[in-house]
Amino acid sequence: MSTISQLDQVKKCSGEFILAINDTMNVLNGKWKLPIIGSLLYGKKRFKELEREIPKITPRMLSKELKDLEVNGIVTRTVYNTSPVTVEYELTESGNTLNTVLDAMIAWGLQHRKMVIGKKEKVAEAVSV
Amino acid sequence: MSTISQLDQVKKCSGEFILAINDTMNVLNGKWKLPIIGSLLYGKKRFKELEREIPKITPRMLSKELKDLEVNGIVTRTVYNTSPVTVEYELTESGNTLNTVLDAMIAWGLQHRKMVIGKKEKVAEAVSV
DNA sequence: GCTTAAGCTATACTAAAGTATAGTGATATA
DNA sequence: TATATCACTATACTTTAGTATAGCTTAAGC
Repeated sequence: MSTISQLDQVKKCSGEFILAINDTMNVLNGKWKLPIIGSLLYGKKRFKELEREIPKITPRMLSKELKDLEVNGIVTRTVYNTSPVTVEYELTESGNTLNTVLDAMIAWGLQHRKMVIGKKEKVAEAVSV
Repeated sequence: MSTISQLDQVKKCSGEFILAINDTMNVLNGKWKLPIIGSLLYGKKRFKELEREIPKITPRMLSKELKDLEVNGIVTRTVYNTSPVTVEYELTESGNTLNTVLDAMIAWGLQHRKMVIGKKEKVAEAVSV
């Protein structure tokens, strides 16, 4: 039985569950969080590396989103006192475990695509008969 | 091994994976999709029932989001020719399987909260020593 | 001494998302 | 006859998200 479908039995927990979902959504929110997290899943990166790897992102957005992710405990920011400074961004443990969510999304997304295409084919068949 | 971490071995699939994640995100996008889906997980509902169950939603947004969900194959809309018309909204199979994603989000969200609180406690300890 | 690079920030703007408020047509109820 | 309900739609507005462009400091390379 899924966590969600247990809600009927455990109504008093639903607030906590909704909070947890909102937390997750907030972390992934916006146009650039997923590309950034996706890029960092392959290992720590410097600011300019991320800027180069993520097409069309502006430094303003990269900076803003990285700050957001840092505040939310998803990435760490490490400054080395070279000059000019070197700054490295890395996923925290929480950040790394986000792949469980991404995996669920991949699985659902792929399955959904198949279903939608299947439906369209059925409609096409029905029409062509 | 997770789907994501297989990306290194199966680079050519990454485009498909990213598409799947985007599909999922688009389905859940915005302020009202999750409350609506959450409400429909308990069974089919009429327009006014949803409006009453989801605090602060306006009919404009409810209508807009339901249309969106319908176009994306997440809900079905059934009109009965009573008068005035009765309209029922119900999750499709794809819509129902979304709970796998929500469960992953709940699990991650709860775990993340624990971790963040844990970190704060460690910092507090370190400071108080 | 000029250009390039890193790692950003500032200002001004546009576009997208969401809100507020009112109103529609058919019908049932008081 | 007046009011209420259902399932919305229309118009105008505000708020938030994202873009465009320029600039900062320190230092290395030519």
